[in-house]
Amino acid sequence: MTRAASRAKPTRIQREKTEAILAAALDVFATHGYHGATLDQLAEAAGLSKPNLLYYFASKDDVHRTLLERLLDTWLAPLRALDSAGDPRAEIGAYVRRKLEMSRDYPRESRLFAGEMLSGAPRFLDQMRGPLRELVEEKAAVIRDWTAAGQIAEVDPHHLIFSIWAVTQHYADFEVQVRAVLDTEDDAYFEDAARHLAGLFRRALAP
Amino acid sequence: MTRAASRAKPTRIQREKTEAILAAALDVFATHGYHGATLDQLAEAAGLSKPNLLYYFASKDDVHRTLLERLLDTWLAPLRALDSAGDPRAEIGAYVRRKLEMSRDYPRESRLFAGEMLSGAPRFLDQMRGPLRELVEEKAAVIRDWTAAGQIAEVDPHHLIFSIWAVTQHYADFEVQVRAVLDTEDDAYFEDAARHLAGLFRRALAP
DNA sequence: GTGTTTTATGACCAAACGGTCAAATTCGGA
DNA sequence: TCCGAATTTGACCGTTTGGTCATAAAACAC
Repeated sequence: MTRAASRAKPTRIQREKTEAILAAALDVFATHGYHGATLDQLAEAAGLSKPNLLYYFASKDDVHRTLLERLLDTWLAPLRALDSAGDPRAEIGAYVRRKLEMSRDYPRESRLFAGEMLSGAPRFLDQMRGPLRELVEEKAAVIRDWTAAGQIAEVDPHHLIFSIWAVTQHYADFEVQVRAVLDTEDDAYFEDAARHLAGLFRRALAP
Repeated sequence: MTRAASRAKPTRIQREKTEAILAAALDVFATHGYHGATLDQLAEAAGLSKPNLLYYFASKDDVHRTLLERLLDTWLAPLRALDSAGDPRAEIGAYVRRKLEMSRDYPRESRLFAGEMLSGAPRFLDQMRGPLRELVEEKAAVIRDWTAAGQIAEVDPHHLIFSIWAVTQHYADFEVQVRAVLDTEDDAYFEDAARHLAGLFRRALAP
């Protein structure tokens, strides 16, 4: 196998082109979905010919899988940063804010994940039952301790996390709906959303 | 054109087969998305041959479009039922409950819409800028009156509606993630979710 | 500069896809 | 029971798609 991906030491060109392909693929997959995206689209968006793209990745699926793997860490970073030593309501407020900022700054990543979830996450289930589940368990325990100590209202930790995910990701995944309803084209509504969500969770979590 | 869809009075067979096709299409489109679904899949799921399916619908797109049109009313019914004459917190609580029940009972419909949103809702934008937007404006005004009267906490009406949509639809659209994190296979978590969301919005909306 | 490895491409292929069509079958009313 | 309309189907078609391959061009090490 002379495939680039299998080399021990990637060359400069390999690194550059691989990145270009993944960057383009994020765009294409996020807007058209896995099946809606074609190799020709991916190649053109990356500025390569189709066979050239397939020189760097074994298949369309390979590009998609690589993209998802790289994204998981970034995507979970905000939750990872939830600090058990900090002030509970401030920590949760900060988490909501960070997560909302990700929806604003990385909507394509959000949509890529959402698309995966919608289709049952066939090429992604392992990661979810493994690392994701462990991280959630860890942070759910932190939240449970906070409620037990009476520092925040009594909430189901798992479902609180789901609620935070849902309300923040909504602004990326359902962007067209938000824009249609608010009848806007700029990003100003993110500030309103931030204020709304801050107030919502602050009141809901008051002990 | 001898196409069935153009007849003035549909026969019994036309009604039955059309329904069977749409029922099957809901299943297939919801799990595979528009591009991921094939005519052969649709036909087999409906128990028909491919040409036979195309006798009832002009194209794959025609099936998809019809499905979406039929769904919109059902989907907005819970919000429509929000009664300006009722008790504010009870009304909103009931709305959250109804919406969550829809996620439990009609997850495929939810995913179908979500898929449409993710891809930018190309074949759906008009409906969103029209009827949907009007309905939201109407109900947002109701919520605004409630806050003005001091009956609920001060909230941005639009973003409150977004939050309710987000947290309830999450349980349908991201079902695999919820199941993976909770490590469950039955639907029992819907009751926990209902309790959690009831408490969350009750506390958040307390005047 | 030369030789070797890496990178790029045009031509091509088999399979899958959306859709058509003529002919066969079934249905329903008189 | 008969007849015309409605329904169903197998065979077929052009296009698109994911992917291959031999060959050419560029990069690189010496």
